[in-house]
Amino acid sequence: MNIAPIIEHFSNYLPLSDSEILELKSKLIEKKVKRRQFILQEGDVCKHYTFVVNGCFKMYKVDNKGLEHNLQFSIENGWIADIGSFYSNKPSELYIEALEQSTILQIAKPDLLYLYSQYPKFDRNFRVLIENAFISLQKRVLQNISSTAEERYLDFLKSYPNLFNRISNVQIASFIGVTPEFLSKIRKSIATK
Amino acid sequence: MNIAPIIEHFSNYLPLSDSEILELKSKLIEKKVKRRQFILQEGDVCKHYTFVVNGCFKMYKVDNKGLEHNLQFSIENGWIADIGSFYSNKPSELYIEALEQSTILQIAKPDLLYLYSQYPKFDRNFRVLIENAFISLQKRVLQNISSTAEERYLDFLKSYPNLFNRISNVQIASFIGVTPEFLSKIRKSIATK
DNA sequence: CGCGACGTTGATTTGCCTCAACGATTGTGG
DNA sequence: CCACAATCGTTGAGGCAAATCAACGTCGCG
Repeated sequence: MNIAPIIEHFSNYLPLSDSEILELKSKLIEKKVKRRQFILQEGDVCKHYTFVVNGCFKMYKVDNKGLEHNLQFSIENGWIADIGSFYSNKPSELYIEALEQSTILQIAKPDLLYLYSQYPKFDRNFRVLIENAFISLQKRVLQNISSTAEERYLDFLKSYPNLFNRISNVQIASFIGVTPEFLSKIRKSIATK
Repeated sequence: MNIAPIIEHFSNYLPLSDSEILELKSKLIEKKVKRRQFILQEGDVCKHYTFVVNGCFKMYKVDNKGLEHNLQFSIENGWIADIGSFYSNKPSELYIEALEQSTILQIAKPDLLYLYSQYPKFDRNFRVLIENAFISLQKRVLQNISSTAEERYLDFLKSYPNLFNRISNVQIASFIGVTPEFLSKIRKSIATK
């Protein structure tokens, strides 16, 4: 099991000591996931925090018309989980699906709670992680209520330079909240400028 | 200075010990704020985490047309800050303004960092606080990209039962991302059902 | 090879905005 | 305490952004 990426990841925050690394390693579960495979489905309780070693995931909701709405993407060195379901133990309304062949490292809830209780550094690091995610999400909310679809698309390209050329425009449309047809028209309009 | 509300607030998470309460108390700044007064303005760095003892605040962005877009409300026992600006020390793009005569307790950034470093419980409690805020924000993003304005309005009434009758419909419209005129038409349409 | 996902285009419809106007309410200064 | 201004909530006419529906060629993959 290659845990170097996650150790490297934490070194961007408060780096882990040798004993913390050992404890963390003993809690990690490595998995290989194929394209289109789910690591969370609607109705299931989200039981793991997932770190993406390589590959790409989307987390989305299916509305009552059967349409998908992408809430989040995660690629290398990113995290993904329905933390509402994770902490409440309630069934999730979300799906997490691999967009590419991927390798992940998962921590089960009891193990994460154990790490929190024994090593305050994990409280700290996960606080900072989620603060950063929160800040990004606030920007997205502001954009949704104040920008046009074209502005949101251009901002997506700027915000996810390593992602936009790896996923289909259908996925991008679902993330920024427009139909694929309309995104195609936006792209045409931008190209002819 | 009445710090009972904030102590009571933390008791919903990991309750503070006597020494933690004393330390926290020594860091808190109490302020009275009048209606329409700002505790953060665009261009300023957000230097405090603010706990609302009583009253009501809105945090919003002003776009390039001069229109306000409400990102967040906070009332009694809630927190409010531009945490992006707070941690990065960069000028904020947001305003935080009192909608009512209010009383607040503020913690300056160096003092919060000190509490984090000395008492892991604050790392823990603020992690849980922001996790909850993050979960709410995720729901809002999903709604913005998948629901009609009427659905967002009805959900706002359900999600903020103690708030909607305290603020004007202009403020609600700005929060859910529609014009006040259109919200008025939504309300009429709901009433005639 | 054949099927399904993708990207695109066009015609039509609709949700929401813009602008303008109005009375009712609230707030404020003299 | 009154007069006036400002904000609010509402209504209507018209316009635009984006959705819907349908169709078609392309491509990758099983």
